This record gives sequence, structure tokens and C-alpha cells, in this order.
Amino acid sequence: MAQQDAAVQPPRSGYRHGDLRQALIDAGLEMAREGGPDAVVLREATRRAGVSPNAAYRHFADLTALVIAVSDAASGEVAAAIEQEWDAVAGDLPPDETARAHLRAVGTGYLRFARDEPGLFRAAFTVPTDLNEAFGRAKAGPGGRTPFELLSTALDELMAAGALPEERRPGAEFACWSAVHGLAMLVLEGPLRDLPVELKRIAAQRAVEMAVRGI
Amino acid sequence: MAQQDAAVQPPRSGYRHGDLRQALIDAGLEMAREGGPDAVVLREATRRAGVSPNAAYRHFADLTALVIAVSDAASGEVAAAIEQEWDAVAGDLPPDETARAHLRAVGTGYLRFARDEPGLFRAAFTVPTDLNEAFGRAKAGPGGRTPFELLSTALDELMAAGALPEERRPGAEFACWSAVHGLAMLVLEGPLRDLPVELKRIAAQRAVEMAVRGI
DNA sequence: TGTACATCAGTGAACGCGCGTTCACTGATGTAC
DNA sequence: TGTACATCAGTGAACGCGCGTTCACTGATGTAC
Repeated sequence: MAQQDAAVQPPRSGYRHGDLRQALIDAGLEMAREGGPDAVVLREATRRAGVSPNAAYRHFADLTALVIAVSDAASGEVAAAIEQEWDAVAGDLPPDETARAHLRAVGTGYLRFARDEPGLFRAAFTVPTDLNEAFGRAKAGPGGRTPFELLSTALDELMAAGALPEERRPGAEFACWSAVHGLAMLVLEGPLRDLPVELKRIAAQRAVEMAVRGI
Repeated sequence: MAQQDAAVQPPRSGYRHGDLRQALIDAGLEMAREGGPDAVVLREATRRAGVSPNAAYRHFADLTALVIAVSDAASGEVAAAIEQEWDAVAGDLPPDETARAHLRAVGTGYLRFARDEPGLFRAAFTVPTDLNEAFGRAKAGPGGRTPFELLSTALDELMAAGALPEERRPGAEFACWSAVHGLAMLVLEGPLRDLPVELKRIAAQRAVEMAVRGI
């Protein structure tokens, strides 16, 4: 694998790397894709970037810093998946229907990403155990919004359309998020891992509908 | 710590251990309590049991087998927490109210356990990555039912009381479970980890209410 | 009740592994004059 | 335009760590006679 990667990369200009920081993040994303956040490992990342192990320390304080950068990049990909679903919503619906469709789109995009990229999904939403301060980087998608912001926007629309009572608005993000996140975790690394794929699909749909109806 | 444990245990009768299998599970539970499923480690378990590392192989095929046994034992503790909440439900309510209260009890007990024993909770509901066949052991609480069975029972009651349409009954477990499980994961090892504790409490309540209303 | 013996739960030493991290270093790059 | 030099991104070697697992073994236990 390391050879493949090295082959893909443009040849080094002199002995200096072009953009090692990004190369390490890319390697980390690839490892996360294959094995989730725990598979993001410093030595292997440098190996894939074609560089000696300690070179990583020019760009990241330690392993945790790399994992966080990878996690944030993965979050950006989740946001992109949601945006795609969001943009597919028909434009000629009444406000409350539009809002509901957007809310559904957030849940569906989230779960689609979890299904298609389980490793990246887990990397995006599992924070390193030894982290004591919150970072914030490139968590947004091309549209410039994070998954959480997209969810908030949908809920704001729902309230503006009169379909969500004002007193139930605060904190509604957390409940909705929980529904789809829980399904993803149960199915990806939890007791529902071995559920037949068709039942997984139905369960995902039910979880989204429960959230839309129950919020 | 190893000394403490050794001190607590009854002195070995001869050089044979009383019940090493259980002692290793107990040590595993303690490690899971402190650091989640990834902290369950074979060598440390034998150390805490006061035994040489390879002695574990008389009772478990490999590390994964120990982790599964610990996970199942932790599930039993979750079931016990839920049963406790369940039994506290008033007995003189109309059937539909009773059913809703039971459903709420399941969610509340689940989330209470997640809050009080985050490590054990994660051990109970994170299955080892390299597992390819499902085991089944002592996952039930004192009442003899697993968390999943308790949830199913509550939903059956709800349907029998006419408060849940028959066509929405199949698969309802998964949606409800998702809501509470997602909240727990977001708060324990996800992006909501640093949410102020009071907001966590409110979010938990909202997630349960959303499930009861939206199912 | 006494004795021979098979069983099998434990020992002790060792293995190879990949990891994160640190050290003193080197030499290409870009800048100041 | 040419040259001296500081910077700093990378090298190469090494460290200690704890892990899972295997090996040949030993000696207490329980059973058959």
C-alpha cells in the first residue's frame, strides 16, 4: 500500500515534501476509511507519505493532533453528503413541507454517509479519549456549513413555518442528532452490526421518521 | 491496584485459583469501568487476578473471548439498571399510561447507566471489531431479561393499550433504541462530550420524550 | 482406608510486534546584503 | 547578479513500552482400584 501511495504522489522536489501536513491528513483519512479512528496511527501515516516517522512532528504536536485533523476533515465530508441530499429537495413545496424535507435530508445524508463510509464516519464523530481542549478547523462542507449547522437550519425553518412550537425549539438538535447517530453506531459497531442489510435500511428510515414526527 | 484486588480476594487454596474465569471477568469489568472496552486487556486482567499471563488461556480462547464475556456481563448490569427504573413505575395507572411510563423507564434507566458507568456502558454496546460470530451469555439482569427484551415488552404493552398502531410496531425497538443510544454516544465519546452537564441532562430528557412521542 | 495414576490448571521464560517519541544531525531553501 | 548565512523540514538510529501468544513444564487435585 505504501508503494501505491508513493506512486500516486508527485515525485518529491528535492528532499523536501510539497505539503507534508496535508499528505499526512490524507494518509490518515485513508487509514480511517479502512479501519476507523483507532486505525489512524502516526508511523503508518508517515510511511504512506513516504517520509521518516519523526517528520510528522514538524506538523503535528503528537498523534492526537493528527487524529483531530483527520476527524475534522472527515466531518467536512459528512457535511458534503448532507448538502447533496439537501440540495435535492424539490423547490416548490410549501414552507413547512420544505422544512420537513430538509430535516429528513439531514438525517438521510448522515446515515447514507455512515453506511457508505463507516470508518470515516466513526472518525468524524469519535473524539480522542485524551483530548482536553476542543479544536475547530475545516469541519464544514463545500457549502461552508457543518453537519450540526445544517441540522440547526432545518429546525429553524421548521419553527419559522409554524410546524415546531417555539418552546420545543431549544435543544431540538440534540434529540434529532441522537436518533440518527444512535442508529449509525448500533449498526456500525454495536449489537445491530449483524442485522440483515434490508432491516438496517428500514430501521434507518424509521429512526428518521420518528425524529421528524417526535421533535 | 493489583495488590488491592489480590487483598480483596480470598487467599488461594494451594496454587489453584478458586474461579479464575470469573476473576478474569471481574478484572475485565473493572478495567472497562475505568477505560471502556479498549482498556480490557489480557495481561492486565491476569495481573489483577494475581496469575501468570498465559493462565488466561485455560478459560478463554483469546482476548476477544474475554472482551465478549465482559461485554455480556456489562449488559446484565444495564438490564438491572433498567429493571430498577421499571419497577419504580406506579402500579395504578391506566394501561396506556403504564406502557408509556415503562417505555420512558427503559430510556431513562439506559441513560442513567450510561452517565453513571460510561466505561461499562461502552463495553456493553461496542462489539469487538474482529468478531465474526455472535455469542450469547449472561446478558440479562436479575429479572432475567435483556435490555432489548425490556424495550420490546414496553412497546408490546403500548400496542396492546392501543397507543401504538399495529403497523408501526415492527422495528419500533430499533428507532427507540437509536434515540437513547445516540445521545449516550454523543455525550460519552462524541462531539457533545464537553456539553455542560445540565444541558446533557436536558438533552437526555428531550431524546426520551422525542422517542415516546414519535414512535 | 490406602495407594497409583491421569488430568489439567497453573508456572516461567521467551518471542516478535508496532507503536509514540526523542536525539543529534544535515542539507536544501529563501533572504539580506 | 552573486554570495554568505540563518532557517527549519526532513533524516537515521535508537529508546522503552505493553501487548498477545506459544512453549515445555510442574505439581495439586480427584478418581479408580
